[in-house]
Amino acid sequence: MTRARPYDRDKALDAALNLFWQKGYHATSLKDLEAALAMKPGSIYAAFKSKESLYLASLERYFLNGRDQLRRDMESAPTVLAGLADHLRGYGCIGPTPDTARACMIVKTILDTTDAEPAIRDRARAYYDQLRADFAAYFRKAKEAGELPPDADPERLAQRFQADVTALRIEAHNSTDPDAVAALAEAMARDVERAATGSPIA
Amino acid sequence: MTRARPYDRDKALDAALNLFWQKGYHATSLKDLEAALAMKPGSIYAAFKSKESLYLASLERYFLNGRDQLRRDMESAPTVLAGLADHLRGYGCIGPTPDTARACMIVKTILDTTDAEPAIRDRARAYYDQLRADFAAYFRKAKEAGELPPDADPERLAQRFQADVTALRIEAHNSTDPDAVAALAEAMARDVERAATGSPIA
DNA sequence: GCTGAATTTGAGCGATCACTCAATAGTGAG
DNA sequence: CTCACTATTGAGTGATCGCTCAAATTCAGC
Repeated sequence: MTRARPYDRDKALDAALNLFWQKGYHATSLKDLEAALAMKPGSIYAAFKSKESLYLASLERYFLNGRDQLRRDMESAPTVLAGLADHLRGYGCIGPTPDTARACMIVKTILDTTDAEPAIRDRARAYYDQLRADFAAYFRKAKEAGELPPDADPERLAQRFQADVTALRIEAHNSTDPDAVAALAEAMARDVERAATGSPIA
Repeated sequence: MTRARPYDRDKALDAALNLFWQKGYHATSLKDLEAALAMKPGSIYAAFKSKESLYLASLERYFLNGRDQLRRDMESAPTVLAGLADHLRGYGCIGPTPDTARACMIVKTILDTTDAEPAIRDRARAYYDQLRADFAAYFRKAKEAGELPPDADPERLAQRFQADVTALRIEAHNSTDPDAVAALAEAMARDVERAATGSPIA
């Protein structure tokens, strides 16, 4: 009864995600999307209702991807703190994939969204808060594992960690000097490790 | 010979600056600017050539304002490091003026500009680099004054300081909890003070 | 006043915006 | 193979985009 879909929804979403991530919501036109998704306007609207909906779907995909990446990083880490520190270092080395050399799409979204697009702005903020909550959960876990001193405040450590990630990724976005970015990442990573039991930081 | 200008160029630029800062380059339309500057399109183009030119003029004004603010902060500081630390604290307290509770316009510009607007992007990057150079100069001054240990690297301290400012201002932009922002600012300020002679940080 | 040059005006330009829908193409069921 | 049905098409919608320019307005010198 139902006709097979000649387009791949995941591929289309990936293409939209990349375009939106690079150019931002306002600077991306339907023409751009038509080219990137290889779909005609009618198909785009049939599949994703509106430009705003498509952006929200892309942002969700980005958020889930990032979350998965963090989880993978943490699973393979010897300790919680080491995992978080290495996660930072990961943003410091600009490899062949340009993904790491781009500022966080959630932050970009928050910065160029106003009250005119409340749905997008609120979703981006929710993702941002969720990410911070995830960081806080890891710091709590580290504290319970004895990696952090008893007086450590996981919420504040998470806030600082998120600030570092945000700033580092913007630096990676900007910088023409990979060594400088790596050095910044290393300094931030050391700060996380220094928060470990025995070293005051907060 | 020349007719007196019925419009105040500084006021107009301030209005443009505020609008662009809030909404960003792409999301700000000529209609918006007409309303904000109380000028008709023809006047705007006579005074400022194009939307892009107006944005560049606004960005320059923003940069110079920020630079002056930093200089004022540093002049009234007992020591260089204390001045820099207090400068950070300044971004932490969200007062009646919403200016401090907004992300840096230079960073916002860098993040939502692509190769499609090379002039704006390059200027924003130049201002960003210049600001970092100013920070580095202050750290160098601190080192010469003996506030920093002899092995301190002013360039890297400046890079980290700028990252902190960027992240802090984004946090101030986002957060609904002023106390959390103040706490983050305080933590960053303490890090600067901890860089002083006798305390390792980098 | 008057005149002439400089400034301001705002209707309107072509282009592009996000988006729609009647027509077309392609599929599974019989 | 044919038909019923749905996914896809792309020319075209009104609105808005950044921007222009001939006409109206405003002032300095006389």
